[in-house]
Amino acid sequence: MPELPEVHTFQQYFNAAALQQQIMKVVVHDDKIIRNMDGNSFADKLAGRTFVSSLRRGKYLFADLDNGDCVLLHFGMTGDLKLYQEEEDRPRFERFAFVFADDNRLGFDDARKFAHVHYLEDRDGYIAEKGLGTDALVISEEEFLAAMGKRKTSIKGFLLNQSLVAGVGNLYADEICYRTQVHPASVVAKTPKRKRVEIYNKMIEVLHQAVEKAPYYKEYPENWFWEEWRHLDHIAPDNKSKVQIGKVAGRTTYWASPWQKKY
DNA sequence: TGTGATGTTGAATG
DNA sequence: GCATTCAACATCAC
Repeated sequence: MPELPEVHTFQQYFNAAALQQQIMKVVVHDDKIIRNMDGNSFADKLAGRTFVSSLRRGKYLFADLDNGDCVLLHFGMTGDLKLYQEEEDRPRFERFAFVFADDNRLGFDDARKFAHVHYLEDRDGYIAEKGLGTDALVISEEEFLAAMGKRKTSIKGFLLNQSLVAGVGNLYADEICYRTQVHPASVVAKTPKRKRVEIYNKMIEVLHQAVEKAPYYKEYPENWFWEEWRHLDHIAPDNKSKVQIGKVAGRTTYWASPWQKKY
């Protein structure tokens, strides 16, 4: 679900909905996704606080509080935010909601409960401990290539590894491989440097283009990136390579070979 | 109605 | 100890 561009959208939504709003209370229906304390403790910690800023790193969104602590929001596969007032507008799978002083509520909706929410006193410590990599929109070419190193994993496995580069998920990874004509199962160490640089450049390009359009993943715009080609009946630009489906790095993957060359 | 899902993680293996 | 793979997680939507 939400990959870097989609989390960017959530960040914008969060900023507009929650910054400078005092939290009167937090309503918790199901604290399964609150990973480092129970729902009551979470609610107690937040009552009276105000969100003052936010920081996104990869797919992780850190919401900073006026006391220096922060709330980490990770949307898992089905996470979503919704601002509302009337009970009838409450999202169906809301797990908890921040209730603000102006009576607005920001609900965290998550059907599959794969989301992760933490109350953190030390954001940088958390990032370091978890080993979260540099954000994919911030990482330099030099660092990107160094992270690739002599790895024996696949290109796709590399792109999906959040401790190496943070932010690329299953769909954008396929898009990057398609655009660079690199088979997603190519071994990193066997992929020529020229191609690695291209992968870096296309990653930045794809993510930038996506972020600009602020995608909402439950309602993508028409012709959104992969929608044009990520179908089994599509033929690649070489007029002969059919798009096929399989598993790469444990994830459902689409590619067209030999249009996308395997190294 | 059985299957698959845009993510992370911890265990197992090399 | 590190790199890598893969099942498990929980539940919905098609």
